[in-house]
Amino acid sequence: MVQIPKPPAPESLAPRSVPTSADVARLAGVSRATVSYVLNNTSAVRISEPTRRRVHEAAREIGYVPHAAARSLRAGHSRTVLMPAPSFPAGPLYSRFLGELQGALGRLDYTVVQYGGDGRYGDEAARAWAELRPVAVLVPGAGLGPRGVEILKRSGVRAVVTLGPEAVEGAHALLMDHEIVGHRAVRHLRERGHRGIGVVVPAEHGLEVFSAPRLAGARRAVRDTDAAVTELPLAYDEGAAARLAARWESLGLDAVFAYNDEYAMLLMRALQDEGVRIPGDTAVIGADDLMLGRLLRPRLSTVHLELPSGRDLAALVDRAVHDPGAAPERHKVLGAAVVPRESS
Amino acid sequence: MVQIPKPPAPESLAPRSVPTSADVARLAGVSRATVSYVLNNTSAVRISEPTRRRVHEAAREIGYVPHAAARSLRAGHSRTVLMPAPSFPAGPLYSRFLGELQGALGRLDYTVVQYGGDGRYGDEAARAWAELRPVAVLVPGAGLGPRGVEILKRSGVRAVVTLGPEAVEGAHALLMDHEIVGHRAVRHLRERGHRGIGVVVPAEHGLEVFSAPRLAGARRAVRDTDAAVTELPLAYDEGAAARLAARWESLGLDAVFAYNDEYAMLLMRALQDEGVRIPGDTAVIGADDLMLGRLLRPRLSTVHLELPSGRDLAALVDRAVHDPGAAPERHKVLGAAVVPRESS
DNA sequence: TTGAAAGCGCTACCAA
DNA sequence: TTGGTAGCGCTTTCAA
Repeated sequence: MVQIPKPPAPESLAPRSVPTSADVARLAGVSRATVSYVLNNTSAVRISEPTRRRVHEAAREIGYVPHAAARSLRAGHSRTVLMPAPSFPAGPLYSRFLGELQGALGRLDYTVVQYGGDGRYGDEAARAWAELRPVAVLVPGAGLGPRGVEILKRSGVRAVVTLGPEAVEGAHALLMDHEIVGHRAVRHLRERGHRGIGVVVPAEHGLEVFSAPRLAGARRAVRDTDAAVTELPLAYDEGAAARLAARWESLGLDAVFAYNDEYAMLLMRALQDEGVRIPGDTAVIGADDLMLGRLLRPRLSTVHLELPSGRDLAALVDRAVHDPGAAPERHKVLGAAVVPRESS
Repeated sequence: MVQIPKPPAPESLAPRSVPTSADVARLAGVSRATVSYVLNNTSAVRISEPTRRRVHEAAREIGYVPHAAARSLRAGHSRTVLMPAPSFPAGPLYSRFLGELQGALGRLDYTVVQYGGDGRYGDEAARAWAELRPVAVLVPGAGLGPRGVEILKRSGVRAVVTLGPEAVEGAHALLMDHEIVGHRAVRHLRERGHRGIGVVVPAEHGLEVFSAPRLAGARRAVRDTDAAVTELPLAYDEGAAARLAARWESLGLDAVFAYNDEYAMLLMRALQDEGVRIPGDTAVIGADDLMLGRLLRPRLSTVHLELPSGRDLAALVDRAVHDPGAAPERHKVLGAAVVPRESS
């Protein structure tokens, strides 16, 4: 770092330093204030047309781009909505939801930023998010506690919204309790007369957020009935599926809820290869209503999920930002309906 | 959604304003400088243990979180790596790559941020990214031109890397030319003796980045041979697939490269329903080597893709950041190998 | 209609 | 070992 009197340009090929509004002002022959007025279309001040033109011209010429950090530092707030990257692998459902949400927030003039999953968790993660001083934080899944919410709010975040299984003290919540998914699936199987019901639980990490509630819902669906649920851990690979299928008969099951359509496809294939007839010997139902279920033979029964619309969430965020003092909203937003097809 | 009529709290419980390092200093009875030294573990300065303790104590007590914008404004640079959200729907391959990359960059102490796809394109998008003054920008797909690169660099971005079909003037490039995918697939079909080769081109938008080069590669694979390629537009739904299958015989094709495994599954099902035997009447090959291909019957031949490792890209970014003047690197990073199974 | 200047929160230079 | 303070780029009074 150079100190003392500014030597002209010691660096021979000095990378022309980043242009600031002062540079624009100098080139246009006006003050920095005027530059700011012009570039922000400040309505409280009227600037003559020739001056306007000169400023715009100058800005374009030197390739001026405003410095968001400086701006929001001065303003005391930003329009950034931060979403931590989800801890689960994002499927097509989530991707579509996210796209919708970004579009809707964009239209409300917010900037959506997904914060990359570095290794941080819990309060430490919350602190990292808070450093960016976003105006709102949307947290998918679990992983944010009341202390995290407190950290964020103390750092000026005006709206904290969780999208997950349960509400967190102090934060708005879009409750997406997948318990209902398991419940619907297994209730359907039970209504079809099945009694020995397997429930696939993925061995992969990060999926517990969904698999645990789905299993719980399955359990609830057989409570006080003569049906019973058997938990079936399963890794997402052919070998594991084959091993499970090999001991299928010994399990004495006549139906299975396979966590989702992809695991259902995996298991169905392994069962069929093993000579188990579907739905004759064993009924199968998946979840998520992916396209692939329709393409299987027999066609896969599934549970269709209704996610919240991105627009609605965007509206909630906007409302919360405008009135941070309001009581946290709680909305159950996960719809689940069985789509019976041929496999059950 | 319930609209609550403005709850009591007007300004009664004033939101305790966001604590700054000055507040920490005041509470600890030291100067702001000392606070900064302590919290950043500045090695050039030695602070007594009791003072350290007091500062940490005070920071914890008032819930102090540093202000990233102020910090990077002062420092003159940030450690933020910005990635625009991809314009195509992210599949499992891309998700895994992204996760790896974020982990690797995180370990190098960068903060990865995915910039939400608002409606901006081209230079306008580049300008929006530049406002955040990231230290590096990684752009997936096409959509960044030489002017965009120039805008970013002028705004102090030290490394611009594109991940896409072609290199852009001034930026590093991880060349992922999907041309090779189409070429490998169709060469395989040709080697198996097929002459009338269909190539599925998704009707969905956003996929052109991949589908166009894949088609081009297919065309190249039949150049100067007696085989011919027929372009087959196809939307990702059952109806469209059924209609295509219905006129299959009239097309006179004996093989098809179905863009990827998902479209292959869709088409294969429609063909089978139409009585077309696979691979007897028509051979089918997909791409991406998804799990589902292994679960189909006949098992789906596919083209396995080798994406760059997130670690390697992270290393490239780090190198480029340290030496922004270096000549742009160009790396062909897309490996493609046919995995022959039963469908071809 | 335009300009001078204060100050957002932070770090690093200098002096004490 | 610690404190005073300038200044990063920007917006916004207040004066001229």
